[in-house]
Amino acid sequence: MRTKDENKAAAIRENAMKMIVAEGFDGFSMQKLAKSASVSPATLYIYYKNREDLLSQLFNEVQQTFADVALEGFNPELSFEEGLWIQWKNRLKFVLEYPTHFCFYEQFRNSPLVNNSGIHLSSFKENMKLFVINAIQKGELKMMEPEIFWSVAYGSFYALVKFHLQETTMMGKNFKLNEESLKTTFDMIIKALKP
Amino acid sequence: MRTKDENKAAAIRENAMKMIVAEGFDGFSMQKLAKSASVSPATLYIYYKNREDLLSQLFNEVQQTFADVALEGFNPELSFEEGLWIQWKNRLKFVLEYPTHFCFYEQFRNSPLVNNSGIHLSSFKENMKLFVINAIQKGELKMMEPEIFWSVAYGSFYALVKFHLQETTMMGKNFKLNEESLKTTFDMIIKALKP
DNA sequence: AATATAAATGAACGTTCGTTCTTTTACAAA
DNA sequence: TTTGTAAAAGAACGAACGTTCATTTATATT
Repeated sequence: MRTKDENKAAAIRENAMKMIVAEGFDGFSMQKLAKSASVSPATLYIYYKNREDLLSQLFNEVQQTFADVALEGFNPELSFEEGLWIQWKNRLKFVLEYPTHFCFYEQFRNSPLVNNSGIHLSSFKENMKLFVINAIQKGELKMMEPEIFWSVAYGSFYALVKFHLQETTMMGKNFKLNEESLKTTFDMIIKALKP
Repeated sequence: MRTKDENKAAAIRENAMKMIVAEGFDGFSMQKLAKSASVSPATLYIYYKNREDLLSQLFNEVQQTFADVALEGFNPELSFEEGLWIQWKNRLKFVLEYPTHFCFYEQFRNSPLVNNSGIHLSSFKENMKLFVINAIQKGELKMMEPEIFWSVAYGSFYALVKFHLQETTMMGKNFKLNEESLKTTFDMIIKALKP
């Protein structure tokens, strides 16, 4: 019996993401992917049931990786400020290290395709739930609805990252995202979240 | 000579946006649009040069409308808190009144297609620039880089709206976005932005 | 009422799409 | 070294794609 070639599998995943980031979902096709990954179109159907399956598997993998990276060195007993800052730094690291993965993820999240993909990340969610409850009990965090918490705690972060990835020049000045400018923003958000 | 039927034009615009919001860019095709708008495929090419032109014109129109709505009742001489709050309220009004337009806009903004579309909104940008400078001079707003300002001042807003539009149930509770929950979030952001 | 002209049509173009077929190839187990 | 089996390939399928064409229809102007 013959074994699957992991190089091929990786090439398929990598080229699929690159293509989607560069050309969007309507610029992505199985035949183009096969060609760019130096593989027969039929081979794609050994690894994936069909186009939709390919996309949703890719999304789930990236989402899982992103969630794992976000929680590196984190535990829910940390002080609120330290725990949140670790997550911001981790997420920035992921964005800088795997910009293509992140862009693919963001594009997918904003498309209707995301609804067809059953995702859970239950470990991540339970970790965060505990973290937030602890922080409120310790008086480090205002009591608020979870949606408001997520929006304030991460909305600015993602907005900032988006500026960085678009390499936008606003008002003539050039903006570079690094740990320092991230910390400046983080401190403002901490001020907002304190009781 | 025969005149263009504005009803047809509106049906094309409306159905195009609905289709993209429901099925994404790769679910959108000229033939399906023609059928859903009760129009011949050839008719689409009277109104638009091609598919790409249709999409980018649609995006520009929605973006312009959104920017106009955001500045209703606004002027750069307002106090920072009042001026920003007016914009939050205006944006919420747009989201609630034209959810399809907004979803289309957000989906487009997160796709690579946005790079091909030359947009300016110079009036909006100059208004905001003046507003921010005034606020800093009056001591109502911390000095900060423009990208950080935009991220903090609007990042939470958009994150909150996204929760609302996905009608997500987080942690068992059901979240409804209204002017009250918006104001709660706004007050936290104001705290973050104050010197 | 006649005419000119642009809107609107339906059928059709060649191309590319997602997917499947049959055949060949490579490798683990015997 | 032989054999079994799944990986991998390339050609091909019908369907759908974006777009164009020749023709018909409606209306503002004469």
